[in-house]
Amino acid sequence: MMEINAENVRAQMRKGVLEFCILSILDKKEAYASSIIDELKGANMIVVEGTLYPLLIRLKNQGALAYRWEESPQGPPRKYYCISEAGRTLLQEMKASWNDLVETIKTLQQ
Amino acid sequence: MMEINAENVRAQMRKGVLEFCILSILDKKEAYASSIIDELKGANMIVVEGTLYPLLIRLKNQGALAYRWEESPQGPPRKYYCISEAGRTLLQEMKASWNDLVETIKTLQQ
DNA sequence: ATTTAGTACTTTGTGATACAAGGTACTGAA
DNA sequence: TTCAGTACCTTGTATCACAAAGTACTAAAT
Repeated sequence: MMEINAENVRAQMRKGVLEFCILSILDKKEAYASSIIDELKGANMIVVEGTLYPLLIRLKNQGALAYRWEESPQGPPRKYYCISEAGRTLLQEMKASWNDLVETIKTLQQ
Repeated sequence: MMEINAENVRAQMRKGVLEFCILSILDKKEAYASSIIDELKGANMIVVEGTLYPLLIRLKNQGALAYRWEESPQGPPRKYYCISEAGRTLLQEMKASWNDLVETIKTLQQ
């Protein structure tokens, strides 16, 4: 069984909000996987490649994202993802759900 | 593959914060499973028995909770859980993690 | 006395998520 | 031509929450 400690607590809480974070990032500007990882890392939210790639593919397959290839100034081409209209709708739902959850937890603390 | 919709969005976000919610509830006063479910339901956070019971047992096995049996005025005896010192420590960690996550997501929105 | 309804606790099987680890492939410099 | 750096992708595993079904106790109705 999994031991409960501070690291795992953080890890568990991250689950389920990752898609929300990705869509939030792509709502501001298009980006490719490595740059998304960097932005998340900068926001103190570690995510690894093996998590992000399948997630991006999932969101793309469901129509929330689109992508285009672009040559890199150095190295292999990059797959730039951008949010779609469906993605923006989904993001709004996620924001509402997130705000609800934050309120719910605030309530439970009292 | 899982379809993404408002219901699933909420369901996914709930994952990983359930333990936090349970400990928060038990930090206020001891309670038995059905009463915890009712309190969560009242806070707009639906949880079913098959989720809660294993979770309580998990927290108990790791020393975060203790329990005692108590006769019910009607029906079978109830298993009242209460939080332990280790549980309170864990809860403080969870609160910190939660607040971090809320801040992180706030940052990503900007 | 027996059945039934209500309450409460428990277990098993399944699907989804994130991660660890390893793999493929393109580019440019040594 | 080999190597380092960058970037994308896949496979296997552990965990979590849920659905569904099961066990057991109590009290009221038959």
